[in-house]
Order: sequence, then structure tokens, then C-alpha cells
Amino acid sequence: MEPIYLRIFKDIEAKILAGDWRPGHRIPREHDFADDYGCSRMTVSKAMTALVERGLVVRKRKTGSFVASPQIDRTVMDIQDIGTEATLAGYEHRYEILTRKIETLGSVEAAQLDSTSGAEVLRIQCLHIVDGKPTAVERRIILLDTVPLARNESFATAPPAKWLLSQVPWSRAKHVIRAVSADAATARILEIDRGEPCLNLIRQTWQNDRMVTYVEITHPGDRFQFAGIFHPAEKTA
Amino acid sequence: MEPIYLRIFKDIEAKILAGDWRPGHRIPREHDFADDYGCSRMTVSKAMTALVERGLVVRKRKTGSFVASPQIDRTVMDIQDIGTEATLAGYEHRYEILTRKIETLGSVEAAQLDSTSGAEVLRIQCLHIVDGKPTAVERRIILLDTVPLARNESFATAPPAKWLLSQVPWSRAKHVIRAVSADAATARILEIDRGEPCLNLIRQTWQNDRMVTYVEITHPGDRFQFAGIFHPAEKTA
DNA sequence: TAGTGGTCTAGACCACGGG
DNA sequence: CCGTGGTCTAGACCACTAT
Repeated sequence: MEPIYLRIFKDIEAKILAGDWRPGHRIPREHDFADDYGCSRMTVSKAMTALVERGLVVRKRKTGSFVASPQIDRTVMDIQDIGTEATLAGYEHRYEILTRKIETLGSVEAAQLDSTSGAEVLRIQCLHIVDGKPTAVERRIILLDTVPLARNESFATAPPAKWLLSQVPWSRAKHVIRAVSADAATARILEIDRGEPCLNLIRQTWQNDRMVTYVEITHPGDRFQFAGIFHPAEKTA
Repeated sequence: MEPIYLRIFKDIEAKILAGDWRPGHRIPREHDFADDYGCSRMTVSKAMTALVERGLVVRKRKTGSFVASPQIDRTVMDIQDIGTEATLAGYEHRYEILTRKIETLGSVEAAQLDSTSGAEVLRIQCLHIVDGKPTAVERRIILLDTVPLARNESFATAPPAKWLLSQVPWSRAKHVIRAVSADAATARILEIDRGEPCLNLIRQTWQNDRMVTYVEITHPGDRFQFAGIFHPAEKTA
């Protein structure tokens, strides 16, 4: 028999991940859940606490509990939205959309992504400029089947990473970090010499087994690093 | 007023991190804590659950609760002990200690490490060979003040990372990942060309504000990558 | 002031697993 | 078997904060 608190946890999690309850949505009070599930408030509390720990929910006394704003990638180091990082570090950040087109996924690429061939995708190339220097080139694929709103999004007001975070809660992500030599195209965009070492981050994101996006971000090795401080499974905040 | 469960949590955590309770040590029963702190067993349970989530404690019915074996670095991607990674991937792994000497920390380096000048350290250089190919050079400093047993350790049976994990529970770690060009010395050791892109990981580890170790690991860009799959704040295991 | 979450109790029953 | 943790109750009081 599954514990009640786990059932409550999973039910709420599912509603959030499915998008039924959007960020900012007010979640019923503990007392209501206790009535609905026929359990004590403490049992509900245990489920809610776990949801807060997972970052899906924020709670305020008197006001209630709400679906959290889409999360940053707190489990990994702050490999996240470049603009936010740069702003936090006190740098000026801007970006340019270099290319933007809608395509269907070829069979080879679909296999690489463990996705379905023929799926419609939005393919974007984007340059990030921090403190006046080209700092990252972002090559991204967004599955239009999963994120239909992306079809008409220009990304004029928010870069793709940030925009996606505001649209789609994620449930799973896969990361790869490598060091590579800059190829000709990348070198030209980043204004570095061909063959220079670059830090290459690949991230693939799913929402409940449906792929959301695949992105490859390439940084000049001398202009970027990933850093983070970690405790063994951060808790209390 | 600090909640009781937090006090219990911190007290136990402190004992473990200080080394008073070594890995495998049996922790008193919930009932005993409830008596000691004059609280109910549920309050103790909340503290213990949090300790399990942090990976400091493992619990078994009937047998009791025990200090967990030193953790791998689960918060970051499995940037961990190279041998373990290689073995998991099905490769043969061996290592060679290239240099090993005891020194005192110069003032410049001490400042870099945010440590005390004049502290005695063990400096090690170590080459990791996976599947017959040089895959990483590890340059490490171990604070002998924090880990006195390292003074006479030859690292013949376990590489430094693994040995350290078995000796010292860690409470905080800082990571930096960069892409760099191979310098002459590194290129020679890794049998690559000078200037080739390399993935560079720096990790500094503390135990309760006392620095344990500083390590810089350099991988050839074409022979290594960091990878991981993450859920938002892994919980249930 | 009143509504919400945060913590806590003093019990209880059950599930698991070693002897 | 029986000791241990896992879950749960039906209340309670307190802390915070929007109004």
C-alpha cells in the first residue's frame, strides 16, 4: 500500500508537470487536502514539505501555497540561463538571434536525440554577448509538438532558455560537458581562432517523457567557466 | 526558538562531520532521542528523515540507523572518483603516482586556496589510465593538518580520491569546470599535442570550514566528458 | 484580527527482517 | 518471535503576515 503522503505528493506533482496548475496557481489549503484524502493535516504537511524541497511549490503563511515559478537548474551547477548568470555577476548581457527556422527532424538526428523522425522542430541559433564580448553560441532545437507556443515566438524579449523556463516545467534533464576545438563557423561567431579550446555544454530536457528541447552551448574556454558550491544535497536553503 | 527537529538534526550532523561517529557507527534509536530531547518520536523521525535525505545516515528496520559510508558527490554530476566511473562504464582502470612530496604552503598559494600560509600539505601528481589510454592527470594538495593519516599513505591500494572519501566526510565542495589548452607538461603526460583542448576540473573540499583537499584534474577533450541525468532535486532514489 | 502554514504531542498500528 | 523504523491520527499551540 502506497503511503498517503506519497499519493498526495504525486497527485500534485502530476498536476504541475502536466501544466494543469501553472506557475503562480494557488494550491488548496492543507486542511482541504486533509478532508479530500481523509487524512490528518500532518500527512498533507509531509507531502507539501517534499514539494517545497523539490522546488515545485512555494508557501507563505497566511497567503497560502503556490506553484513555484519554473525552476532553475539547481541540481547541476548553475548551468542555466546565461543572462541571469551574467546579471548576477554584474555584467551587461544581450543576445542576438542569428537564425530561426522550422524544420522536420531527419531520421539520423531523431535517433541521436532518441526522438521521433519527422517531428516538427524549431531550430534556433543565438549568440550571447556578455560585457561586450561574444561569450556563447547557443544552438537549440525545440519540439513544437511539446511546446506549440514556440512556433510564433520571436524571442525578442527573452532568450530561448528563459522563455522556455516560463512555459514548460521540466522533470528530467541530461547534461554533457566536453572540451572541444572551435570549428570554423563557431570561431567566426565567437571571434576567436579556429582550434581554440571551447567549453561545450549539451542539455536535453524532457517533460514526462516528452522531449522539450535539445541545446548545445559553446563557450570560448578563456571567457567562461562553470562554477558552483555544493553541500551534500542542499536542504534548508 | 529553533525547532527541536532541527536541533537534533544539527547535533547528529555535527557528530558525523566531526568524525566522532565514523561510518558504520550505530546511531541511537528514535526512542532514545525522544527521551533525551524530551520530545515525541515523530519529531526525532523528522530529523532522521532529513539526515537520510542528505545521505549522512542509512536506516534499516529492525537493525537500526547507521552513519552512511562517505558519499560520492551526488549533487554535482558524477564527477567523482575516476576509477569508479571507468569501472561502471566497463573499462579497465589503473593509475600511477607520478610525484608525491610533503611541502609547506607558500603565501601566494595559501591565499589562492583561502587557506593558511605555512600549513603542511601533501602534494601528489597522479596519472589515470583508462582502457590503456592516459585519460586524466590529477594534481592534488591534501592538508595534513586536516587529514594527518595522509602523511604515511602511499596510495598503492586506492587512488587519492577514493582513499580520501574513506577517511573524511565532506560538508562543502566548490567546483570549477573550464576548457583549457594543454601546456607542455600536461601534453607530455597525456600523450597529446600541446594546445589540444582539455577539460579541466577543479574541486576544493572542506570539512566544517577546515580545508581538506584541492585537486585539479585535466582530461584530454576527446577522451572524456562529464555527463549526468538529473531530476529536480532527486528524492525517493 | 483572522487565515495560513510550522511545529509538536502521545499515543497507535503496521511492515520488515534478523534470530 | 520481537525490535526497529514507517506511517498515521486528532487534536493543539504558535508564528507570521495580509487586511
